[in-house]
Amino acid sequence: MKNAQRTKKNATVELQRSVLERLATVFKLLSEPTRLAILHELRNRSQSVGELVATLGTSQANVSKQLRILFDHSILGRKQSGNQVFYEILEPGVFGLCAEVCRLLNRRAENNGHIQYDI
Amino acid sequence: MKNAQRTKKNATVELQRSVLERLATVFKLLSEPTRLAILHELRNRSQSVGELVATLGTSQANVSKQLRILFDHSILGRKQSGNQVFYEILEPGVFGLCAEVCRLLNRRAENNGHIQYDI
DNA sequence: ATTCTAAATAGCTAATTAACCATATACCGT
DNA sequence: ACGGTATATGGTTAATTAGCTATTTAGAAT
Repeated sequence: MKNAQRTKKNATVELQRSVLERLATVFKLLSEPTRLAILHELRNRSQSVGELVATLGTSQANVSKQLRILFDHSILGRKQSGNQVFYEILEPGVFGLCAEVCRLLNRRAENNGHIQYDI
Repeated sequence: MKNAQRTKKNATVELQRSVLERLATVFKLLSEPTRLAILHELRNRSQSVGELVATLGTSQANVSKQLRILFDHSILGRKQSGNQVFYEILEPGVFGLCAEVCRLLNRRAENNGHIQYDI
């Protein structure tokens, strides 16, 4: 309700909805294994599209497409260098989110099995 | 790589993939505004399907379906009480995730505008 | 200019899914 | 049993999208 209070009356539901949509958008960005793999690959160093294609097990076109999605949402930045394009992490916060999901899954695994997640 | 080291050789890529898929599954659960709205509603108290239908702006069938998805993934628990079914949060960790996304969006908003998110 | 390489895009298909309507199931009160 | 209410499910539609192949764009080197 804190948000709603900052807005004009009767906009409560709509505001919340738009906030929920923004949240959902971020979660959606991270809801594909290939995109998570890209982020994981770029965590320690920026890489060219070609390097990513070599590492991930999918086509150059697909890597390019997923990179674009992450770039369009400002999760990644790009730097052209001659023939190639290097992508880098612009929003390290995504790793905090991944870590938190890992913790959630691990808490759960403790109750059942024992596999530990760690991205 | 820490995971891979705990497994037998040559299972590196597959393991990582399966971990990424589990992560992605959690993110996907939270990537729909309606499901986020349900979680938000249930945060402070468990509610019946009917109550949720009255609050959220969507059909009973849809609410029921989304509840089932969250229930199947053990995010929610259900308790039958006579005619009605009450759902409750089983995995409060989701709110930590939402809060972290809010912080991420707020950090971003500081650089541009000023709207503050708070779920 | 032409060729080679890197990356992006267009067009396509198959799969997923949110939301709807209609119906079924299940519990309650009478 | 029967009607009423609460929830779940079946079936459909429309929209989204990951991944593919083929093509295009653009820079580098000869």
